[in-house]
Amino acid sequence: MNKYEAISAEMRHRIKEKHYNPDQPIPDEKSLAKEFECSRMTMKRALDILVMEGLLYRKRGHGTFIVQSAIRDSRVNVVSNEVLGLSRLITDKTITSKVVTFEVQFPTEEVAVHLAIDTKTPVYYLVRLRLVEGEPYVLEKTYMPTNMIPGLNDEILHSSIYEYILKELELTIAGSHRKIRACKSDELDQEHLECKHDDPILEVEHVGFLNNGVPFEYSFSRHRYDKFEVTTVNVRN
Amino acid sequence: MNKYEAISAEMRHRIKEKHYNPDQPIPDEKSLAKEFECSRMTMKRALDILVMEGLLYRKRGHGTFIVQSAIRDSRVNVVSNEVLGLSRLITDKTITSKVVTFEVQFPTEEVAVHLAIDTKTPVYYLVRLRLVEGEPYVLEKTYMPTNMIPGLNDEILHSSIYEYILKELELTIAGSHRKIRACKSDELDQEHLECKHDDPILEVEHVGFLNNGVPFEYSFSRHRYDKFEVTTVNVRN
DNA sequence: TAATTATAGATGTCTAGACATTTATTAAAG
DNA sequence: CTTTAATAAATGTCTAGACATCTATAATTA
Repeated sequence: MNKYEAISAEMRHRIKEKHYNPDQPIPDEKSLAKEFECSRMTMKRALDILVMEGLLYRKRGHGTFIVQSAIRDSRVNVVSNEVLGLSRLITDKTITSKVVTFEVQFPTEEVAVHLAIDTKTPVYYLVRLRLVEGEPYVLEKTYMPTNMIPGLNDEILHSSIYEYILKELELTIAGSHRKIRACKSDELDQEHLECKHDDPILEVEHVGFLNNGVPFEYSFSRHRYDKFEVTTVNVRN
Repeated sequence: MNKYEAISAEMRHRIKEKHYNPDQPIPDEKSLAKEFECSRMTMKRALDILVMEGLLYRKRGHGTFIVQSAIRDSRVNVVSNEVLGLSRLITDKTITSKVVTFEVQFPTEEVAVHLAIDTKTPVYYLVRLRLVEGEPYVLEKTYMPTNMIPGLNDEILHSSIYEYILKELELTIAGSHRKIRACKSDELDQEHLECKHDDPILEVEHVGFLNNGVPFEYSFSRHRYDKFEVTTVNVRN
């Protein structure tokens, strides 16, 4: 772990454990840099992360402060600035998967474009229903080039594909693009998500990239509207 | 404008205008730093911005590359990592506003908590319908403490509140938190957005902060599901 | 007393360079 | 010819410090 990440983690812990008085600025960058035995640049970079997370804010010429609501509010918050899969986002509840469809096919033009392949490169087409504590939660339709993710099998599909990609294939995920929209439910949604035909759906279109810039996953997650929301935190510098 | 912002803007321009061969890495950081007469750190910071925007990606030990799809796709893309109001996001179309409600009231507990005030501090309650090229687009319900945004009048409501805050009050907006969800339409939506009663709504709950960390705006934007989507770009470092 | 002006202290930007880590290529060894 | 090892080149991290900019406070002046 890098120095700035380690310092960031320690500071996050201190703030959440109310080590610092929430009404006062936290110690200035120079003092903290001295305490952590690093340069001020590195200290700033560590604090940058916490500012991004919405835990701190800065007043130029004055100091760095704790965002009160961030420590008051202890709800689980799924921040969209996350690249991980569902089973990493929710760790305190039981997540199960039901594989609805698992086949290999040639991609449509749309899918091929998003995966930066041609329509002759076969892809996995995968539909999974994810359940949290046995309750249907989200229906995921995923397209992945077969040559990039070899050895996908039934057992993996029932747990976490992301774990498999990271640990077994040792690929690193570089980032993702998401589009979030509301839409009407179709028959597949109604059947698996157990929703009524006039229930809306929160759809997240998602392209995942490896750190070589190549897209490896194109998916549509269709969420029950009463069980999911996306949070984004935006900070100007 | 800061040096890294200026360099970033120039590089963005070059990339979009295909100044660099898309199949090759762009020049290395050291060379670019020399060309722009800055340090490598500043050059890196400038490129960081473009990586965040999804325009570039990096391969450690190899180079920095252009994301092909980013220059191919010329669609207007509303990235959620934006703090600005609607009238700054869409500049090539005519945006009009219809003020549905404009009154001063005492906030509910929920509104007070989000604005970090007590329930005895009066707030503006404002409902505006925003139309793009005359078509109803989004219904915005906004709460703002009256003491923070003095002098709000009918004329401002018909144009852009953000313009007023930035230019007249000379406040700087530091950031925002958003929650995005799907929900059913209510009668107010149906009346103003001209949608059917089973049309879903994309709701964005939004808290805007000034750079002193104080929230100044708490709003709910209810979008027609067929006219709006939110994009987020996430990059691991 | 009120308004203005210095001043201290905090964050923001920028530099020049050292060293670490990763990757592709080249050279050497088998 | 294939495998392994060295090398060059690129990005990533980190430093120590200079200077810029902003804020609140204190000192000064009208």
